[in-house]
Amino acid sequence: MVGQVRRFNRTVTQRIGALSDAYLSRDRPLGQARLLWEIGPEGSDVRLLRSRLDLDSGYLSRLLRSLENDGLIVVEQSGTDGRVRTARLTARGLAERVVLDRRSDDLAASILGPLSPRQRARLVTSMAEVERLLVASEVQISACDPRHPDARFCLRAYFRELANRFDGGFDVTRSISADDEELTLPAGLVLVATLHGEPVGCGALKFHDNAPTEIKRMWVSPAVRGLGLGRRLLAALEARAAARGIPVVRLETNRALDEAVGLYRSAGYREVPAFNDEPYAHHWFEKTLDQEAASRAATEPEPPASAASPQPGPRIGDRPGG
Amino acid sequence: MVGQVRRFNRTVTQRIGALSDAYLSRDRPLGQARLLWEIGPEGSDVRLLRSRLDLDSGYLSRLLRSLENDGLIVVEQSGTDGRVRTARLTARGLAERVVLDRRSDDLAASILGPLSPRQRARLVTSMAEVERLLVASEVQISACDPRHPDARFCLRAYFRELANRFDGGFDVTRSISADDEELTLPAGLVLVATLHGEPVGCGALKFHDNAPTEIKRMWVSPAVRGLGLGRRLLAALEARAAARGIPVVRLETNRALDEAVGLYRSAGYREVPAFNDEPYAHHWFEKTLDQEAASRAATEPEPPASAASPQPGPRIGDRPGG
DNA sequence: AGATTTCTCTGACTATAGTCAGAGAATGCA
DNA sequence: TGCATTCTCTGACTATAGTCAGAGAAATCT
Repeated sequence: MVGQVRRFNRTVTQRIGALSDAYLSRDRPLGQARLLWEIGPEGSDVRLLRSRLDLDSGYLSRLLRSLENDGLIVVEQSGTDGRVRTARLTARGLAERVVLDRRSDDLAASILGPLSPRQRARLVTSMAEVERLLVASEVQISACDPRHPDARFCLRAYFRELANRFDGGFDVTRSISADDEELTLPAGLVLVATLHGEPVGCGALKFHDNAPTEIKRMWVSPAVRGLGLGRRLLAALEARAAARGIPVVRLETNRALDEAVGLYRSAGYREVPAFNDEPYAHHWFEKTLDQEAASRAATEPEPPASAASPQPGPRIGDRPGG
Repeated sequence: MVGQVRRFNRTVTQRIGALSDAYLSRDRPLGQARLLWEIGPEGSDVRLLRSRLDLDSGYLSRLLRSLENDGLIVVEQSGTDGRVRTARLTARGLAERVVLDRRSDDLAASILGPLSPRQRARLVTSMAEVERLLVASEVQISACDPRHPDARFCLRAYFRELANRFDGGFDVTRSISADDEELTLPAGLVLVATLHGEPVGCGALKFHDNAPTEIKRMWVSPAVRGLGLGRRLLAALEARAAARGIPVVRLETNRALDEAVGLYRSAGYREVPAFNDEPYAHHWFEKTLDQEAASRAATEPEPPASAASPQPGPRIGDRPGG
């Protein structure tokens, strides 16, 4: 299996990697071309560019200067915050970007060109599958304080979605509580899934002294559904619970969340009578954790207490400077 | 379709390209790491390295020097040709290469790691498919003099295979002739398929003044079978014939070559009574060329007489020097 | 209000990749 | 035998990518 992945890496970096660099950097250095592309037709804050391309601030500044000198972009003050600057394409910059666009198309066409129609269809299908799964493998799950912006983002999106999908909407205050305190160790915890630093999903545990641990706040961003992330989050939560020696977890959910209900069933949860009076719930589930299996299956193992697990970091920001 | 290929390019070059560079160039520059890898445990002639990695001779020389100074390789005279030098890994070089190997494995594992077993299986399957088709799309077909080393290589391999597969072997001199003269314009032509500069298949046309054109010497290297190359070669030959206004092509083949027989049938050839006395043939096929369809389907269009088609080049060689 | 942080920029570097011209030895060809 | 070619190497370059330290202005925190 590893062998096939390695062969793939080799073939693809040679064929795609080298070629796409060559295509893009025809009349300007690759770094500039990438930057020009990333700025996009709408323009982009410099700080965003720095984080998205992961560039040194000095280096980026110089790149911007050279594009500016070539008359491809203008860099100007951004709206409210006087420190932030925005890069925007000029007409010439837009034209250059169109050229890059054409080249990307050409590169793609040069790959499809020699193939028969049937081969093309198969290639495109397989590419979509590989891409999907590569993206899935890039999602990272880590523990996160519920007050962290990433967690906040997910929870807000979660409540918004419940409000949209439940008959008669959703009001957090009427639901059984799971506030920041209750989702912070030692009372509980939140896991956040991030993709390229952006939060794309969450799940939480709420521990009880004399009752099974509750699973709360399971949410996956619509942008990444179908990647198996829900299952992964659930497994990660179970692993965290199992690592604490917790034998049983349970949860309740609403019938409107049919994909969640399906997930719980297929993940080995069995429906049980209502164990609480959550007004928004129609189904109550429970699962007995197999300590061994949970830790084996965990792709995000419980870190040892000493080693801090990687926290979702700030998505933008230069290094601290004088 | 182009859009999916582009998305794939983007995802994959980011995930694989950047990562594999980062993994490989941990304690030494990427160029050196690539070279160290390419030299391989058996050692390798410098000229081969130059052609395989497509490096400037001066640059390569310097890279070799730095690896040599680090005690990772020795560069010594190669066997017979006093000009050629061979690079060979030392014990330390081999150890370094093992480290690179481990890193490649780690990279692959880091991709598979976060996925569920089912996802892994699907990813690997799709990767194999993408890789296969990318390789297929890298094969180039071009006209080639039958005396060119590439053509010679293919024809020799072709005869050797016939000798192995035919009941009672194969002797060219007993077979109907298709010698160099007869496969050189205007009497005929040879197409050679190359992959990364290496010949991997061939096919030929033998024109007749008052009879249908014959297709001869169809061969695909075992290393690239299953990539649809036979079909592509056949289509390219038909396109060349059609471009000359030839209405009908025909060919004969041996029953031992079952995949070829299948190809001809599925490519629209119909079996006809023996039109010659080829002693090694069991099947005779004929196809009426649809001028329009042939030129539409041709992925290797007949070049205009003025523009030279790309010829298979010498696989090794520095630029001409003083 | 004062201290701290954030954001961008400049100056001064280094490393890596790559190019070009030509020299010298070995080989192949007429 | 002589001439062209092949192969490798050195010297002298250039370009690109990237790092590091610090400065100045704006925003934020206390």
